[in-house]
Amino acid sequence: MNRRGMQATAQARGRHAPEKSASRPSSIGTRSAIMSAAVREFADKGYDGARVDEIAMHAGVNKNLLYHHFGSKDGLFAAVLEYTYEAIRRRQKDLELRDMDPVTGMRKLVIFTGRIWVQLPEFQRLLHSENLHEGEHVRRSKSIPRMYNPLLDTIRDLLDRGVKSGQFRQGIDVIDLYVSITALTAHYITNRYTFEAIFGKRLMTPRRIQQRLDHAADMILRYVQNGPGHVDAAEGPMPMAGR
Amino acid sequence: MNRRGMQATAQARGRHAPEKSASRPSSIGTRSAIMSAAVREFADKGYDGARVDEIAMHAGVNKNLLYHHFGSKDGLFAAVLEYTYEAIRRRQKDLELRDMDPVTGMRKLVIFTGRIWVQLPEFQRLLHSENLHEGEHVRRSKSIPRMYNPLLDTIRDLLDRGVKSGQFRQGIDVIDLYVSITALTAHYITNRYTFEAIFGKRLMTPRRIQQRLDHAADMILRYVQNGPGHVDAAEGPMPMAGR
DNA sequence: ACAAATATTGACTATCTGGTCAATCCTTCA
DNA sequence: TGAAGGATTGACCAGATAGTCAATATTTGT
Repeated sequence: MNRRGMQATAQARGRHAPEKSASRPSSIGTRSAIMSAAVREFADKGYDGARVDEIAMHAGVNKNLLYHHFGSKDGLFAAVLEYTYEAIRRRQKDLELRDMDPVTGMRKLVIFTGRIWVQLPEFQRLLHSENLHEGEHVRRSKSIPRMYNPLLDTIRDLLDRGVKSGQFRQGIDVIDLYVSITALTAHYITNRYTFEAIFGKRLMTPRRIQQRLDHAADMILRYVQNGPGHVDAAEGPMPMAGR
Repeated sequence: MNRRGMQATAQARGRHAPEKSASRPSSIGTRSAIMSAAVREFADKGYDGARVDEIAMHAGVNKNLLYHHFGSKDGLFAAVLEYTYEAIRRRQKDLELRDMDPVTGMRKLVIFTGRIWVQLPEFQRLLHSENLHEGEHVRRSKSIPRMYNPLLDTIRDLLDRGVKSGQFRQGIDVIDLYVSITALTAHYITNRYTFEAIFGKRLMTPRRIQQRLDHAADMILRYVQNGPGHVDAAEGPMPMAGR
């Protein structure tokens, strides 16, 4: 990360940072105060722009507490990432589409996903920061790679039911679709400012957001739906290939 | 930007920074040396992670030259953004599809766009940094909002010809489509590390990249194509609505 | 050749920043 | 009750960082 931090960081982490659980009740409030201040700071300014002192100040705690509980700036960022992933996961679990018509359900899923990015913009911002740093925190994290994404199951279920009912075509890759749903909804929001600059119009009005999510849903639906008589492009390989 | 920089920056910019043109031939080499070092540094570490000294060192010039020519770190970043936008624009102009079948052309356009992000990853990274800073540099830039995106014309042309030939349906919004093409291709690449973490597999192998671009092209094509007899979802508003 | 303008440089600094130290407070439990 | 261990704090620091100053080198037009 930063040249100076590494050695001292590893040292500090081993020495202080307790094993994840905040056993003492007094600390749990402190920890969550630090966490929410840290989420905001890191999301607003990115890892490198974020200031440890600022986080401590906004959390209303002494800076050393932060080192006491999280070991280092890296440790805190990793904790923030895990926390936010978990928050998203919890929210995604809320989506219940089991009884819904596959077409209606898929549309709802796309729009629901898009709304998450609108309502919790921190998440995508943190991810960008993390990707800039080549994923060094996610890679080290033990919980994140294990977090099963409930949306994948939901998508799979919708696809299966859609195929059975004849509304969806076969052979669609769940991960491809998941990435595309995320891409179509998130990219617009995370690149809001540069898009606004080149298109010369405001993009985050409720109306425009709704329009974009509808567009995204349309695109996903046209992709999965079994357009009767629809003929695929002759040359292009279809995405069902080995994966 | 950073609390301390602003006042001094504005001052410095007014005093030093020459009006864009490097009149003196000796400086042009220096400027471009600084630029390419700056592009790399800013793309690698983001605005806040980038170090002015590092840029000067890699450019092989004295740090003051950088302030002489660009006024401040902000000024340099703005110049880097403009330079990179222009580089992308130049590349996009190379795409010539006028004589191509709309379907083939659209597929080629999507894949061509995706390849740009793969070959010039700096661009998307700079954009992310810029979006994190709420677009303050793009907004101030005079050239960027004026840079007409040649891809928009190309897309428009393809759509028009596709509609005329009966291969594409009517009423598709060019900007919506442009954003989606970018989203489907870029998001996968810029979020490479976090996706790799949660999916637990490498994503940037040539094979996987090709697969993703094919998938993106399929999705775009299915969206624009006139699936004969294809019936749109009953409730969802179509994107041709007032815009 | 010479003055004006620009290019280039080395030395310097005010301030910030992640991190540390050693001490004190507070809770728990034997 | 008392000691053990985590929670919390104020003071402090070494190195980094964007930016500045004043001087020198180089080119250009006349």
